[in-house]
Amino acid sequence: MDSYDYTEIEKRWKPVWRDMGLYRTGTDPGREPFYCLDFFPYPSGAGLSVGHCRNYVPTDVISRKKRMDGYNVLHPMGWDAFGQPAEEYAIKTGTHPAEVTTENTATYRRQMELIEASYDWDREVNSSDPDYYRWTQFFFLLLYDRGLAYQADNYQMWCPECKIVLSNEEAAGGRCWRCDGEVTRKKLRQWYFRITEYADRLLRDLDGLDWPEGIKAMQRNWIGRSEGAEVDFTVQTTDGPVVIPVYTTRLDTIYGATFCVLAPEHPDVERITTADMRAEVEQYVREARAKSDLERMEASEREKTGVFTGAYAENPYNGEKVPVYVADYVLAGYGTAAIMAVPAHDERDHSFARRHGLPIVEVIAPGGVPQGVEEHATVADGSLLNSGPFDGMESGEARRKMAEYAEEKGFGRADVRFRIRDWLVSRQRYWGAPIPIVHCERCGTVPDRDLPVTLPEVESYEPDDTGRSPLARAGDWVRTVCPECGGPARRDTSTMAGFACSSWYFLRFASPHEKDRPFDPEAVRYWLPVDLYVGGAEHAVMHLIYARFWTKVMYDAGMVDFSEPFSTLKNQGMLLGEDHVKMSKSRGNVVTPDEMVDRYGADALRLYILFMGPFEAELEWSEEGIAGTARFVNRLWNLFCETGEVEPGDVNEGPERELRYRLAHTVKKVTGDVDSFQFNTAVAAMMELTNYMSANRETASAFGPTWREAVRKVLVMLAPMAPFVSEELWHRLGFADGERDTVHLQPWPEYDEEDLQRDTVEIVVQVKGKIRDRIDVPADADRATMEELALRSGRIREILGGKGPSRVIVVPGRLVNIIP
RNA sequence: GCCGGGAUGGUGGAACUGGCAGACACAACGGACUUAAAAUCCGUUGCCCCCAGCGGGGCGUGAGGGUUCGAGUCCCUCUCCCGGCACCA
Repeated sequence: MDSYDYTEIEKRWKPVWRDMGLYRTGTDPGREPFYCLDFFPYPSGAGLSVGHCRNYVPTDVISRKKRMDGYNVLHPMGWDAFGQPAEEYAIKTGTHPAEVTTENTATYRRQMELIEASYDWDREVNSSDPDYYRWTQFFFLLLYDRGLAYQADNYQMWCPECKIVLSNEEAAGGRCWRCDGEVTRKKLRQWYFRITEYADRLLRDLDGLDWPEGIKAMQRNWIGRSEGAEVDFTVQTTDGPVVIPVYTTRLDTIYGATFCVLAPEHPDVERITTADMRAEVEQYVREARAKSDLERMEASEREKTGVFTGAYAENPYNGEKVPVYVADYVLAGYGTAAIMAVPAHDERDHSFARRHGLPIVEVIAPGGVPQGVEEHATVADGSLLNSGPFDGMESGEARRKMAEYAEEKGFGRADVRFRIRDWLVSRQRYWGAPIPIVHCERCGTVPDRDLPVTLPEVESYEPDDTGRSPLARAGDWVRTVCPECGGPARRDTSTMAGFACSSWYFLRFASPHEKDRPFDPEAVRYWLPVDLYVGGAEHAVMHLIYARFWTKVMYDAGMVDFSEPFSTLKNQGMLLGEDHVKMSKSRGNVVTPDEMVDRYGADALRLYILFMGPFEAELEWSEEGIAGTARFVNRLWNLFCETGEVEPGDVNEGPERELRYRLAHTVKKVTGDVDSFQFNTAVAAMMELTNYMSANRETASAFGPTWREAVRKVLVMLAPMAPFVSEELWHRLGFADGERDTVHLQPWPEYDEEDLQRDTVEIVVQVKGKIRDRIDVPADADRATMEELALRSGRIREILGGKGPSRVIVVPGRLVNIIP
C-alpha cells in the first residue's frame, strides 16, 4: 500500500481552492454571519513558529466548521506593521522600515498559507499603509474632538534601553514590556487619551463578556476601582494656609492619623517645607527622582525612607496638628499623592512610624477587642475607639457617617478612585502613524484634517535619549502652514503607539477597501461585534483594554451600535520547546511550521497542534507527538483507500449495528468537542472510530452501506482539521459530485438519536462501593429489574453469603450498589 | 501579600450533572515481516501481591481531614507549581 504523499497532494489542492475562491467572504444578508478573528500579529523578522499555530489552527478549524454549519464566515488576517523591531533593523542597516515590513509580512503570509489557514486574503490590511493609518489618524482626531486627547507635561515612564516613553500598561511592574529593562522617569510633554473617563464603564461592562475569568480579573485589577474619601488637611506656612487633600479608603481610622506623607513629586512639597529642612528635603526629592520605580519599590520594601518637611498639618476632625513627611512610598500617580498615615492600622505607615519614631494610636478594635498595635498594624475593620463622637461605631458605618460629616463641614467628600491612568499614546519614534496635529503660534494646537498625514522620508531613524522624535529632523515636513489661519506652523513630530493601530483594525476588516471612511457602517452592523476572538493572554491589559475603550468612544459618537468589540475571547496556551522552556531564537529551540510541514505534512501538523492537549494549557512541543498524528493520517489513508469503495455485501446485523452506534456516538462527540474548543478529544474520538474500523477492515462489506457512510462522515468531520487528506479522499473515493465539488462545503454530519440506543448495557455491581461484578441488563431496565438481576449474580450471592442486602442503591443504566 | 489557574501512569493527557480512573496518543518491552535495519503490522504495559494456568485480591488521582452507599469530581485545612498584579493609602 502506498503511503500518503502529502507533498504531492498539498500541491494539488492549493491552486484548486484558490481558483474556487473557497475562502472569499461576501456580505450576505441572507445568511447568519460569524466573525472569527485572531489577534493582529506584529510581523517580526523571526517568522512564525509552531507556537503561533496554536492560535491559528484552532480558529481555522472553527471557521471551517462554521462554514459547514451554514454560517457566512469572516476570517481575515492583517498586519500590525508599525513597530520598533522593524525600526531598529532599519537603524542598523539603513534600509527603510517599510522594506523590512514588506519582507516580514510576506514570510508570515507564506507560512500561514503553508498550514492552509483559510483567511480571505482579499481583505488583508496593513496598519503601516497610508490608506489604513489615515483612519487611525481620523480616530485620533475623533478622540481629540471629543476632548479625549490632550497634551500634558508629566514625569513619564521612560525606557532608557528602547529610548521611548511607555504607557502605564506597557511599563507594568516597572519593566518595559518589550525589552524587560527597568523603567525610569522623564519629564516630557506628551499626548494622552483620557481612558480614565471610561474607567467605570470599562469595569462594569466586563460582567457581560464571555471572556476567560483570569483576563477579566486582570482588567478589574488594573482598572482598580476603590471607594474612599478625600479629606483636606491644612498646613499653615509663612505665606498663608496650604490645603493638602489626602485620599483614604479608611476614613474610619482618621483619629489615628499621627502624620501625613507627600510623594516626592507632590507639587506642594516646596511650599510647605520650612527653611531649616529645605536642603534635606530637596536632596531626598532629587534622589527619589533619580531612582527607577523598581529601585524605589525594592528599597522601600526593606526600609521606608523619608524626611520631615518641618511642616505640620491640621486634621480637620480633631484639630490635631501632625508632622508632614516626604517619602517615596507614597506614589505620585495615585489618589492625591498625599496620605494621612495611620500606623496603627496600615502596615506601611506602621513600619514608617517605627523607623522614624512616630506615635501609634489605636482607633479600631475588631470585634470590640483592641488587638495591640506595637508590633503590627491591625488592618481588619472593627469598632471605633479614641475617635471622639464616632466611638463605638462599626468601621463601615463610620466611613459613611464620617464622610457625610466632612461634606457638611466642607473639608472632605466621598470619592471613588481608579488605579488606571490615562493612556500615554505619543512616541518619539519614526515608524508609526504621525499624530495629525499642527502647532501654530497664533492658533495653538490645531487638528490637521487633511489626511493622511504621511510619514516623511528621513535620513536616519535613530531616536535619541532627549526624547526628541526623528521626525523633528525632517525640516521641510515639520514646517507647514496652519490649517486655521494659514500662517506658519510646525507639525507635531510624534507618532502614535502601535496600540492605537490595533484599537480599530477589527472594524476595518468588515470593509477593508473603503475609500472615504474608515468602514462601511452597514458592513460593520452585519459583521460586528467579533463573535470569537483568539490570542495570547499577554495583551490582557494592553490591547484588550485599549480596543474596548476606542469602541466605546465610537459608540458614544454614534458610529457603531455596540459598545464591546469582542463577545467571546479565548486565550491559547503557550507552547514550550522540547527542553521545557519558551521557544526563542536565543535558546535555539524554535521549531518552525516550515520544517514540520516539510517533514510530516500540513495535516499532521494541524492535527498534532489540536491533539497535543487542551487549547488553553501550556504544553511542550514533541516531535514524537507529531510523528504520531502523521501515522494516524497514514493509517487513515490506507484504511480508506482499501475499504472506502467496498461493495456492501450480506449484512451482519450485530457488527453493523455496533458501527452505527459508534459512528453516531463519534459524530455527537466531535460536534460537541469542536464547538467547545476541545479539539484534543475530538481528534481522539476519530482515532477511536477509525481504530475500530481498521480492526474490522477484513469484513468491511458485512457492514453494508454503513461502512461507506462512516467513511464519508469521518472525511467531512476531518476536513476542518486536516483539509488536504480529506479532500483528496473525498474525490478519490467518489464522494465528490464532479470536479468542482469540495469536502469543505459539505454540511456538517448529523446523527440519528435512535442509533445511540442500545438493547443491553453493561452495568457495574458493587458491594459496599467495591466493584464485584459486571452484568448485562436491558437498556431500559427499571430499578427493580436491575436490583433483581444484580442479586441473581453468582459472584454477588457468594460474597453476600446467603444474607439479604440491608440496602440497595440503583443508578439506572449505570450501576447497582449493594450494602449487606 | 492579593487575584487567576493548576497538581491524575515512564510522558502528553482523558473521565457527562458525584457512579467502571487512566480514553486517545507517545515512550518502553515482546512478536511478525526482513539477510539486517528502518518503515509497517500484531500484542503487553498504573503499582503491589497470590496462582503452573484460568483467574483472584489489595493499593492508587499533591498531603491530611470531612460529607456520601459511592469522591479525581463536593466541603475544610495544608504543601507545591504556573501566570498576573503588587507601597494604589
